Amino acid sequence: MTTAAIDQAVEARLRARRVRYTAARRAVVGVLHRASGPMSAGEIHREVEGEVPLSSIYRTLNVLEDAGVVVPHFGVRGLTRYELAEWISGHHHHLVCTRCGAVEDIDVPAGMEKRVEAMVEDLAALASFRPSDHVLEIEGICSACR
Amino acid sequence: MTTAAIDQAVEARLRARRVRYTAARRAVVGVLHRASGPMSAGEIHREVEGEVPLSSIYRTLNVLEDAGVVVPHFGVRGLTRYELAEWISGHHHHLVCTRCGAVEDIDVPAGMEKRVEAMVEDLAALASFRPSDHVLEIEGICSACR
DNA sequence: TTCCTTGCAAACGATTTGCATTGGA
DNA sequence: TCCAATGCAAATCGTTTGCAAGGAA
Repeated sequence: MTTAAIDQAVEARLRARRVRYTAARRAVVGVLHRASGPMSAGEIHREVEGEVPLSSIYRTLNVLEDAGVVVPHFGVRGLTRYELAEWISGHHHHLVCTRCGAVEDIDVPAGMEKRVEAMVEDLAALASFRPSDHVLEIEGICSACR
Repeated sequence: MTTAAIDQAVEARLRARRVRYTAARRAVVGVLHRASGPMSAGEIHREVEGEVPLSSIYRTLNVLEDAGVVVPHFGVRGLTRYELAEWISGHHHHLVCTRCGAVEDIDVPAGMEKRVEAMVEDLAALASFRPSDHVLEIEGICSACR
């Protein structure tokens, strides 16, 4: 999805909820779109360099989450990071550095994703659990830490 | 692993680090051993019913984590939950209720685990990442919430 | 005018830490 | 005796919220 297309889609989505797509909100979506993995409120705040106060970043993230534009990711002690929802960014998994906590997106070829889904179905069946989604994170040491 | 065997193994592990295996620490290990999924400091605190102050639970969890006896699990907003390390409890994955946040362990038959590992290797190879471990969480609505 | 949005400061909840005390080896 | 472990209260950190002011429809 191009930046313009995302902007248009997000705007429509927010309008449907009677919520404005303000400059601060555009800035947050822009930062997340440029990011290579999920980001915390603090990280986004640093990125927009004082343009938007931290509390507004938090409010923005909550608005965007309610609207289904971003989704939270948990993986580092006491930190919630956000990324664009998969209908925007596409389905993907994460590479997680166990040393520094960095999280990087990894896109999965359709064929492999089929294998993952089949796995998940089979596993959930063992516990009579009806899966709605799955999270697969691959842990290791990232290149910056090695 | 039986409770006695765990106790003995944990004691040895702590002794090697010149750390005592005290009553409070035994209590925490015991609670986690009886649990069916990861627990937060607060949840453990409730379980031991005032025996151990909350700050000691936190300190205990940190000591046990440093010693490799427990590992943290992140999956619910702002909450770190702990479970016994896999060398004690065995490798497993999680079922996560997206409504109430409950996390349940799910053991994986060896054959299936082989498929998961093969997947992870293939995926990591795409990103030239050397995987040391993986996390597979299956999301859905748990029976209590349905 | 009517709401939504923002900025700031105060409030909150989870977790950590300083310090004086207790307890094991 | 010596150092680890504990209890308590205060501090910290990420995050949320109340409230008054600003801005778009």
